Amino acid sequence: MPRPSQTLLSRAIIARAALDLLDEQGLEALKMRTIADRLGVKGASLYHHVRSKDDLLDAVAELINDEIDLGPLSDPGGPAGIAAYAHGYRGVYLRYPHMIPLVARHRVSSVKALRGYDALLAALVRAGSTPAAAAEAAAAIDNLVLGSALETFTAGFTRQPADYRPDFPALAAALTAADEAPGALAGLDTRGFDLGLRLILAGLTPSA
Amino acid sequence: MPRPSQTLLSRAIIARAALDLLDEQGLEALKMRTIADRLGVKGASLYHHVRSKDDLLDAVAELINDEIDLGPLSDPGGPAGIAAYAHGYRGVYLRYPHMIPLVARHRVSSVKALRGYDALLAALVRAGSTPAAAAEAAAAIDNLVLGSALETFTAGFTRQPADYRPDFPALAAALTAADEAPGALAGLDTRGFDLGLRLILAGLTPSA
DNA sequence: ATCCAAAATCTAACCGTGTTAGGTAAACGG
DNA sequence: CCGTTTACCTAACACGGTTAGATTTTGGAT
Repeated sequence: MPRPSQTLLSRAIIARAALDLLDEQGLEALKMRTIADRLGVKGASLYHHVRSKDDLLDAVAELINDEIDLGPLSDPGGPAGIAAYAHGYRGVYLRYPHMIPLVARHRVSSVKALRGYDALLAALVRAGSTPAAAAEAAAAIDNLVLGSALETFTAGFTRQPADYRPDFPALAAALTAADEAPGALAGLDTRGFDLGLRLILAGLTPSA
Repeated sequence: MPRPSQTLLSRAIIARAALDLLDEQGLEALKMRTIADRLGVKGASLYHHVRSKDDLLDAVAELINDEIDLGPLSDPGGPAGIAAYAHGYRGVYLRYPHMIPLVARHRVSSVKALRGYDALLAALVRAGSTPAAAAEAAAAIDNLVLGSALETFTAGFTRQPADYRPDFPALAAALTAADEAPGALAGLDTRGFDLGLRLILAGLTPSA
């Protein structure tokens, strides 16, 4: 079956299929032949549209980054808008936990990313920062968001809070106090993120 | 050359060699056979001391995490101690840029990590937080540190600041204002991290 | 002392997965 | 209508993680 009457593949189609597979089965399942299978095609054919697997992974990462909503930075704007943007940013990564190793591979310098930084910096300046201060604040916010997306503080705590008591008393006390719904550790990650974000934003405009 | 008179390998020895290689040549160069070469041994022999390459990478990650100095959390203690700890933590990862994809693979729940969290939480409580507030603050600090270590905000900005002007004016202004040494973007990452850290720590104890 | 099981290394090879080479037929521009 | 390009295929390579099985030394038990 050479050159089909109607073209079956494209970079975008392949990237989408890869993202679906990644989402369903994780990074280990993401093999070129498997992606091809899903598209009713043989593995080697993908290379007419994608330079390498690495290149494909870049396309997938871009697909995800495109889901980040820059709207809140300009729409309502202000500190509340910045906070909304940051939460949305984080939320996108939380929806694609399998992406984490991908994102960490190398920094993306796509146009989308630049537009995001530009919007964030503009929002910070509009909120009262000098450009120099805004640069530092943007770096801090970016760090916080990415760290929060990549690591989920509580993931390392698999035992019941009380079980940490003998060896790690402060940890046991903090975890016990933190999760009102016992055994859930529910919103600690989110609350921690939100705390950090609010403190940074509040610290920018030294009160009113 | 079967079973040498004096044993050549051990998990620790292999992990150290792997870390050295990683440090010098990066993650792509980290092949089992290459590590073995360095130790004067054949690749297959490593599997008597290490379950898999993944297992070996865990050992390497642990080696690096062991370099994090928990001292400042108890020694001087207080907010200054916490800040010193956070800077040291970040510094370790900055020293091993090749480790980033490794760390992002999966959360470590080693004893060392637990001790770190315990010490951090204890320091926060000693600095005046309630246990519940300390839990959230620790999450925020952890996010900030990891994010800062993994991403280097400025890495995506490869052009000269002024070159961003037409399309990304706020970005151009911020970068221009931020780097006093033109073209260096020198300490922006560090200053942003430090800003975030200071704001979080200052916000914990609502002034005096 | 002697012997036997276990341990540490080797050689050889397997296997999966990314990738390339080269074929074939449909599409498209002239 | 013809030639070139395109988009797929089949076949196969290459490389890297991993396993099997042989070999020899160690070390403990008899």
